[in-house]
Amino acid sequence: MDARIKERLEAHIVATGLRRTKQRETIVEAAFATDDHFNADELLEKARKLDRTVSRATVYRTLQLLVECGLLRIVDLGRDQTYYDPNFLDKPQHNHLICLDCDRVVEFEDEHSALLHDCITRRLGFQPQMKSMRIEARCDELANTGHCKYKDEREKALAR
Amino acid sequence: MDARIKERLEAHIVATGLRRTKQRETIVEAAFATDDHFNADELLEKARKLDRTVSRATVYRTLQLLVECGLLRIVDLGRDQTYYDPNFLDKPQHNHLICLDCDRVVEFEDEHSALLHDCITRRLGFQPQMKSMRIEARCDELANTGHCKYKDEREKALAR
DNA sequence: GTTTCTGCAAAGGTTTTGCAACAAA
DNA sequence: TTTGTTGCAAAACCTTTGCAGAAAC
Repeated sequence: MDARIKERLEAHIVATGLRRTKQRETIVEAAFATDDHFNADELLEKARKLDRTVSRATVYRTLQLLVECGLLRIVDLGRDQTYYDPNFLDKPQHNHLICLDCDRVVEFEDEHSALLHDCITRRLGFQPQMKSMRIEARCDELANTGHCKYKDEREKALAR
Repeated sequence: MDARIKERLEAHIVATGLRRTKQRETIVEAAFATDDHFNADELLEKARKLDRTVSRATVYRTLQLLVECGLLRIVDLGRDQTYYDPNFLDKPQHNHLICLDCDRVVEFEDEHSALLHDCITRRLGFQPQMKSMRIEARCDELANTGHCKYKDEREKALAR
């Protein structure tokens, strides 16, 4: 886990007079263990593998905290639940492409989009604060070969 | 209400063997009466002004139908509820800017963004299907004058 | 010792669903 | 007559919250 995460969280804890608790630490550990997106339920499961006693309520409360201090961002994957993205520290400007065939989420950065967003926003009479782009698409692999390894994997997983 | 709406809905009804009902017609009427975005609850209220007997369940069922046939699109306004956008027939490529000061939603179209989206998508090995851009921003009006008429209006409405 | 935090269970809010009566074809 | 549709109420689902005991400071 990136040291900057602990630093920023620590700064937030000091600044707002919070306390350091084992449960919070465990949940943060679980959230940033991989760069996968997750929802509350998945995070609870991950955290419970590290400490079986972590509760759902604390997961929700910690999620709020992490969003507040900018370590997590809510990301719209077009699903019913709220998903969280732990990768904005590394890639503060990234966006998401979602494959309609296999639900795969591809993160991408693009140097032009920031400028475009900025121009549009200012032309409309606003100061930009946050921008996001979401692309839904179908993968060439599936179109060309009739198979997509991610789709195959997903179907195997569903069949279980 | 645009004639194309009825046409497309009619085509969908014929194609899938659905039936024409008064309630559905009322709900569609209410949904496309203005170009405002709305959530399920607001649509129910609008529809009930036309016909008091419309039920919440039918509103939800009709919303699904309209999204399926492409007449409505779910739009992420960063709120907790699902909001629907009735304006994609007129402006199939539009996007949203959300003002953080007053919650105002500004729709905009941009000729460059379509090309940019396309390039990015293809470079990643996908065929684009749907793209959206969301911008959160603060309005110049408020920054410059200390007042934003939309914010003022909103605060008056909340104070009631 | 004081204040915050936790887990639990209950509540809150939105959306979906089962069902019997009803309406369209 | 057949099949889809409706309204109602209940259920399902995710998320938040009140509270008493536990833990941090």
